[in-house]
Amino acid sequence: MTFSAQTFQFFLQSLPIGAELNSAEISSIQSLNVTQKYYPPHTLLTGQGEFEHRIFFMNSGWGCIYRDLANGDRQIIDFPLRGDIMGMRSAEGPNYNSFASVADVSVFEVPAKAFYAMLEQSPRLSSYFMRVTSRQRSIIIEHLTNCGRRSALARTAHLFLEFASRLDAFGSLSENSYECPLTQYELADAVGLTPIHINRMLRELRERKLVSFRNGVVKIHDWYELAALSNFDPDYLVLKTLS
Amino acid sequence: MTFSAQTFQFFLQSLPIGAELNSAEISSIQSLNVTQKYYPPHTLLTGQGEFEHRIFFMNSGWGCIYRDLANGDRQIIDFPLRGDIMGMRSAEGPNYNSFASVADVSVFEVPAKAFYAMLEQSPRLSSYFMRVTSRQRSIIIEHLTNCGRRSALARTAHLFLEFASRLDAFGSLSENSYECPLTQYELADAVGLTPIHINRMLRELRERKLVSFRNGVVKIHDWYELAALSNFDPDYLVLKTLS
DNA sequence: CGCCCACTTGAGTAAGATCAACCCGAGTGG
DNA sequence: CCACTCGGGTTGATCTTACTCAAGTGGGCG
Repeated sequence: MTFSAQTFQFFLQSLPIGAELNSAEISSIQSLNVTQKYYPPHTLLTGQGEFEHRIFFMNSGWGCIYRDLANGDRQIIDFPLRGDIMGMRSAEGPNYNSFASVADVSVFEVPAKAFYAMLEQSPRLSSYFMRVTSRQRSIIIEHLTNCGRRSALARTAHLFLEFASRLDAFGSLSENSYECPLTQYELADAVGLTPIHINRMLRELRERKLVSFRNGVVKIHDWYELAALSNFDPDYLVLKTLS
Repeated sequence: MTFSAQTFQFFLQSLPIGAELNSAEISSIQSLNVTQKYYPPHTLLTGQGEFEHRIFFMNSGWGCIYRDLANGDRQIIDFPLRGDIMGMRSAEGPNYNSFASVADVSVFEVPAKAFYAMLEQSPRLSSYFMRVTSRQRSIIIEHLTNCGRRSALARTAHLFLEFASRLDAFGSLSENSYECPLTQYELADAVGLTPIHINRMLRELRERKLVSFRNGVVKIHDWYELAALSNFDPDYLVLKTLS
């Protein structure tokens, strides 16, 4: 049993995953070849087109999955947070999008093959990871809806509410406030706007006393109004603990 | 062995899935509780919030997965075509989006539980279905990039090229032309524009001799120019046959 | 000190939405 | 058989949202 495997098991048992593991599951997790890694801000963990296949478990920090376009633009697909599982793509084939750190990131890395082998052993783990995959799909769908059918102001508000809900699932929201290391450029690439316009939307949200985002901290002043403005319904984010 | 199971097996063996099945796989497919169903245009197969859980295999026709918004707008997530597998969501929990037919649709339906049980039996089937899921993720991501970071003209062009590539995988593209039963309203809801603007983009694409879309048939006149204009790279659509 | 990066603000512009007609072909009911 | 409707498509005029360009600010850091 390695130290990494031990902290990995503890990670699985804590929020937001909250796994209640039986002894068979514990032993198969303990025998997994896990390594805990730390990445500084703005480091590429896997790039578009790469073949090497690891599974990442976000332990802490903010990640960023995105797609680079030929003209230099990019589209951010999602910002993985604690508990999110990255890299569950098809067994073969190159990676379709890039995964980087935004702020300091701590992850657990597992070779894909070993991970899939473990899933085959435990139907409970396997069904949990299917739920995770399905939730990630819902998140991407919500981002698509955001870009396609909501105004700039609503999009921005929606994103801040999504972060709040997700962070709340593991206790990183306190008094409707949370730390957010994103720049306005990153927000812009996530919701399909220019950074300049994001800036104006932030100002409006601040002046209307709905949310403020300054010095890396977001404070939600009026959750109800924000949810109404942005059509936010947190249903797509629910993910029951592994129990 | 039911008649439906027989035609279902034949469906799996034909393009685009092209499965080469061994006898164990054939017998587990044959014992599956499959029903073949036909739906007229604009019929809801499963709605947002429903709990009943079936897996759908698109046999022919055009489907439509979408999300309804409170204000009456909607965002179309994808148009499933032959070979696409729908409903692979988390084992529990309500359906997060709606699935309807656009034109006449023929599908195979399997109860989710039985289907997952079958996957546990065959690692080859299971890895194939993971690839399918992963490709669907890529498609949604591409739609998100489309909405977030491409112009109206590029979005429209991109969608037509995507259809062409997908249809080509099972021989429904001939001489760069294919049948497309979508209305301009549906195109608009897919790419996040108004139907009026879609109409103008269609006119421009037609006048520039790039694509035409009239009377339910799309004809691609200049694939190369279109791909350049819309930044289209078909990599995200590749899905190896099950062999 | 000076540079760089993120953020901020203003002015002008362009892309796409909105509003309002109108056409046309397929039903449909008198 | 004709009038009517209805759904899809087409076009023009106008308006709004968000982009572009440009010029700041201010903090952090070598």
